[in-house]
Amino acid sequence: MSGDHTHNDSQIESGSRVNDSHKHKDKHKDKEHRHKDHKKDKEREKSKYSNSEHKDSSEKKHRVKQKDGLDRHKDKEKRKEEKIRSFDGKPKKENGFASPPRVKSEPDNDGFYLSPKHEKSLKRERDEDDSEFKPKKIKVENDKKAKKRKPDDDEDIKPKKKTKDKKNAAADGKKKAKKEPEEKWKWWEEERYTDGSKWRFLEHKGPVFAPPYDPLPSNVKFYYDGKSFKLGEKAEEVATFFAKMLEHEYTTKDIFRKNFFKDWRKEMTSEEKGKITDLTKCDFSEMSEYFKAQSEARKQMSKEEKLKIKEENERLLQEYGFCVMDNHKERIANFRIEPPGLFRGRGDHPKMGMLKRRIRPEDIIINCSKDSVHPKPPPGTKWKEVRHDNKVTWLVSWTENIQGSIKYIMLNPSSRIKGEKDWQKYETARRLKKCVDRIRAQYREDWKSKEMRIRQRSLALRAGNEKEEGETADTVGCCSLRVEHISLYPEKDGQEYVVEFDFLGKDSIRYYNKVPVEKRVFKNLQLFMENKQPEDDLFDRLNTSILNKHLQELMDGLTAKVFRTYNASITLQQQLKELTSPEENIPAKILSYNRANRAVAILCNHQRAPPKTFEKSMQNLQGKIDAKKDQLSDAKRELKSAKADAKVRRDEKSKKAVESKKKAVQRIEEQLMKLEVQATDREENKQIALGTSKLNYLDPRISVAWCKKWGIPVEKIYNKTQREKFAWAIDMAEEDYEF
DNA sequence: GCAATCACTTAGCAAAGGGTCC
DNA sequence: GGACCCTTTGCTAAGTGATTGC
Repeated sequence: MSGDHTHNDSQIESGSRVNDSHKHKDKHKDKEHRHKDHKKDKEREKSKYSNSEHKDSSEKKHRVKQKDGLDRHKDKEKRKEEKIRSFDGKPKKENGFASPPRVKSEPDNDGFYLSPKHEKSLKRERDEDDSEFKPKKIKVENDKKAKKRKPDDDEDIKPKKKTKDKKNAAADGKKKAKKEPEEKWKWWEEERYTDGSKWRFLEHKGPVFAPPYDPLPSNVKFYYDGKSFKLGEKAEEVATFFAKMLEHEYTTKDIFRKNFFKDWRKEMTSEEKGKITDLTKCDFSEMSEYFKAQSEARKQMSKEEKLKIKEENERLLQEYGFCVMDNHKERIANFRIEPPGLFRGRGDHPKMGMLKRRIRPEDIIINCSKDSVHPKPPPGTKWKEVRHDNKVTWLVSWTENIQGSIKYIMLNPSSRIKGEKDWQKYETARRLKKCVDRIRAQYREDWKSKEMRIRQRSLALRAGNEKEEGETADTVGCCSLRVEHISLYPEKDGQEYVVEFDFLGKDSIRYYNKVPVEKRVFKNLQLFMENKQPEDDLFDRLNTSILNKHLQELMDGLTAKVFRTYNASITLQQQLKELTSPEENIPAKILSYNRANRAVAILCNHQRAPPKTFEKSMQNLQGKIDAKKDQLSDAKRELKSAKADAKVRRDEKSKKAVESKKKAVQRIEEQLMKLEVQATDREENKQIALGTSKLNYLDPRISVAWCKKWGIPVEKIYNKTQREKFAWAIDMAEEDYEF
């Protein structure tokens, strides 16, 4: 959790107080009532999606508008104007999507930024051919207009194989060129849609369904009360789900077992139901052994068999893993439908163990262009619906039976549609950077407000939506924080006004922290806790909707989430500046990078369970370090004797020997240093997950700029997938990029 | 005005992949 | 070439926030 309590200035007496404890009681009653109603609603089957006709006609209108060049022209003019305004002397580097133009930089005007809509219009026009809806053919990626990169950008950077210019291609030889004939499409150099539509043309093959149930061989038996019992196919399938999880802690939990048993019985025939009445009498061990043996056999497969499977997967990927969106072939993130199984909620989830049912074509809604070749349902089946909604990005959706929520098939993070959104997210966070001081000053003022509502929102800058009791695990965010989650200490560990937080956040990850705050914040919290029970909401006058509405007023596009992105990115940038020493070698610099990344992960509370093999792997590494140390002392000894030898002999040969021994020592020292750095890094990373912040919160341009500045190959920071996701940043960020 | 719904992002875990070492 | 171990990828749950509709 990244709150926004980074100040420590003067303490001001808290103002008058409004007693409104009765009101929050009302709120609670209300909650209960809502909860019941909602449950009923959920049980009703919804048939909302059938009015596609209406959508079609509105789409037609929309298209007509699109084809009209007028609007586009107006946009272009506006953009030109804005571009000129934004060039207040400083050239903007981020390909025209630089810091949104400010009216003026005085603090007073800080909130005065252009809306996201305006932001979009800052971009250049899309290619003419993009305004056509039919894909004439899949574009052979060959971006002639793409600006030429500086040669030094390209060195050492593998993904550039895809984007490399002809000169490089020639130098690299023809083999590779043959392998990767396509150039990567630089969508970030093209115009974005400004009308809220996400695409003009979308064609795909639909989802891949889970394979049908393959019954157990007759020798693998299920036992009830010590006797073998032949289950029917339906009950057997569900039993195998449990058997596969037998090793897992889940199956020992009461709720899990209870939920599983209840749902399992629903799948039984009346005979089975009559017989199987007690889960403790069920013996799944033979099934479990069978699956273990199967997975072992899979590992032992011959190369050829493995290759065959790999090829089959590749074929599926090629057929179903891509779609055509607006003339471009784009990778789909999850083209497989989630297979049936037992629901594994996180934390103390009340629904864990419930049966996640098999999804059939009749459950599937397809979204694609009207004029595309529609995906075909498996023979003898029908889709639930085929719609043509270009205001959304998903290709396939279905409703899941555990929570009744909708699941989607969407595009890969490397796609244009995801990349644009990601880029925009960081631009919003950068806008916040420019007015964060003003916003902070304002909410500090709000702490004095007479209105409880205003005081509360001023304290809470992180979201935390309401959740339904009994539907999910009990986790909270800022707005849903309860009295029991904080403790106030006028003095603790030598510090004044300490707030101790202890609660379960997203994914039931514990957040525990002691934060010294200003007196006024402290007093306010005391006030909010007055006359409340531990289970009452701390911020009873606040919810995410009120909070975000308020934030919107402070800055266009500002939501609680933006603070998280901003805090994370700004921290990375600061930490990198602080931690990177110019004289360090590359491994040491990378350690500094990881430490900066780690600071962010800690800030965002991105924890992980220490890997099971952690201790062992540390031991191994230590062993390597010890061996390297021995090797080093040997090498040093050898060098010493070589030097002595050279002193006596004074010939070329022995001089050379000294040189080569020197080099050996150097090499070993470097290797040792690398290992030691690795050990430090690993140790420090034991319980911290870097990936989440790297992937979701850190403006990649900061990292790319840092790499360029210090001559670090970008592959040392981002792996292949990450480079694909951040291709836009890798292409556009220069070494002097400032978040 | 507000709950419900929908769309989309963020999250950690576990299996798979693949490099290294013997 | 097989075991081992780290990294990557896939999976899907769990959030946020905007929109819808009563």
